Amino acid sequence: MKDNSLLKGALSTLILKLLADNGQMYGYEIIQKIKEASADQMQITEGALYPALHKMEQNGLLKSELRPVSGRTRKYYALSPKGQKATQSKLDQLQGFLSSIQMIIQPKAQ
Amino acid sequence: MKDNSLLKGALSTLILKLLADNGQMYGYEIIQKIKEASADQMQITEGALYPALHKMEQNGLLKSELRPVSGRTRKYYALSPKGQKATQSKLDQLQGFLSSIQMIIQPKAQ
DNA sequence: CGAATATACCTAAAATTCTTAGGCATGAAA
DNA sequence: TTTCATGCCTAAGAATTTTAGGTATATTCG
Repeated sequence: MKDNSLLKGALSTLILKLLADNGQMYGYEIIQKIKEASADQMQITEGALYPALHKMEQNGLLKSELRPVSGRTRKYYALSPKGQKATQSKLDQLQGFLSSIQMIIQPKAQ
Repeated sequence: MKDNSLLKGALSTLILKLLADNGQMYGYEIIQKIKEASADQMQITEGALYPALHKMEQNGLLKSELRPVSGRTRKYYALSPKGQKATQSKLDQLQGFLSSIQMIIQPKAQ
């Protein structure tokens, strides 16, 4: 019974948005970025992120490139053309979803 | 590959909030309410809702009561004392989560 | 120097949650 | 009388996440 479970479903959209904003990022960096951007509220686990990245690459949304940086190897991801096209609609979808939730949980003014 | 999957994780919190606002509701009613409140954007399936209600009752968050209404039987749910206590913290959690997502997907002013 | 921590990738089993696709039954509407 | 709305339920499968590892190099601290 874990309660980080609120994250479910939004991860791939967050990845698309981060890559759209930052051009290219590697896995470890994405994890740090999300943690930092959420003021340590959201903690993505590696076991969730890496499979998500692999799947998105398989689906042609991302492309990757290995690059050795100071002794270690990083795998940089970037949006493919297909990924670029998909980003906006996925973002719109997520925004619509968030708005819907807000409409329900907002203290109603009655 | 379905994309209503954004819902994941938030359902139980929505249920708590709806019951907190409306006192008592039955399953079918909750489904309509969420659909209506979200302007038909969010469509909870029965296969998701009923097991969620059962689990929440098992966990002591809800109590239920069968009541026949004009020939058909409705199962009304309401918050238990434990459910009432849990509601606010779950809502805060969800709000924090939504804010975190917003911080990432909001067009950054740079 | 040696140990611990941070960086950086990965995987597999289990748990959780949701979709899909049914089943059953009554009341109202066509 | 047949269809649609109401109202409950379940089970198989899919998808995603948690948990809990594994491997390896670089840096930091005692």
